[in-house]
Amino acid sequence: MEAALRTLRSMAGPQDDAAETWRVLVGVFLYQRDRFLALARDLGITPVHVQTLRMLRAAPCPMRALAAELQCDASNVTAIIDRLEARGYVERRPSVTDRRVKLVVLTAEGISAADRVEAALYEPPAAMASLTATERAALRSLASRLAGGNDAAPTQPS
Amino acid sequence: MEAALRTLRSMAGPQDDAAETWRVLVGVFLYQRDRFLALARDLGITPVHVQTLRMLRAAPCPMRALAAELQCDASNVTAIIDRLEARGYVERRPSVTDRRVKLVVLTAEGISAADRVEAALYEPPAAMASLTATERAALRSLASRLAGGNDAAPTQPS
DNA sequence: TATTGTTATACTCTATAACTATA
DNA sequence: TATAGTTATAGAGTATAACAATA
Repeated sequence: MEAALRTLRSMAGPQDDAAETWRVLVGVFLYQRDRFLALARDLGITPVHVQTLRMLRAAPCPMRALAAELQCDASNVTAIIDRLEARGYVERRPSVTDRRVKLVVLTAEGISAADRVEAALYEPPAAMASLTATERAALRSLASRLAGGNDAAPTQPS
Repeated sequence: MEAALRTLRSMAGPQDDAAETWRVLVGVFLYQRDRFLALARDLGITPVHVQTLRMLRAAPCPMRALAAELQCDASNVTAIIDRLEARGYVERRPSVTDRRVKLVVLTAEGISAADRVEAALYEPPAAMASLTATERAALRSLASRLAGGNDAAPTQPS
């Protein structure tokens, strides 16, 4: 009963269609999210490892820089890279300019895994095909105005 | 250099605008996601607790049912509810029909927290206001066709 | 002296197994 | 005998502090 009242209160009135529109978009995304998490399980890694693969896919990276982008402690990066290395996805290479630094680079297998991650993240929902090219163009145009000039940033759903 | 090749390979050609459209939508969502995670930190809880609050917001729930929906072990639910109870967000109430069962219900403070969670999750990006009502209607219509009849399910970004 | 990466250690989150109180 | 919830315990993930190698 109280729950029903809360539900009622949370329902968008006809005037704030902005909220309702966003609600629909969130629903679309949440629905797609599970597919991405399933891939991580499939690759035998966690979302943090997935994010790391995506960063390394862009470019090799020192441990310290990974810590900064992952917003975690350097000691944790050691553990994360240990696991990716055990999986055969990355290699530690000594930097030639600074012998303190280790550069983490993707192996061939790591590249393949990172490519699968990238494809899964950006694989459109099947229903996208049911829109006409014109409709997709309209959707893209409206969505990019929502993004406010923001590109798809190299972060990922965890 | 290899990285550049990979980037090139991953760029959507002009023909598969479906992928590009989805990429834009993913970008919009990832950008909004941090605001939601910040709220969880603000409430002093983790994403799992947030998900639990959302479930309890819909209706009180036995421990066992929470475990099923959260897809985790019952012993873990004990810990999760312990913490929400310590925060003052929920109460354990004995079931009147089965004395083995404990019903978890939101307190007044819990309702307030759950309302904030719900509002944050469905708060549209500021840029939504820059669309006209007609454009929002078009976006909503297109997005709902992407959802394939799926409502905004009671899960949440972690 | 400062910085990079690692190790030792502790805390949190989650799961498995054993326990209790009901049914 | 089976089920709801708890407790004891162990395994991951992450953080802090101390350390070795290098700048």
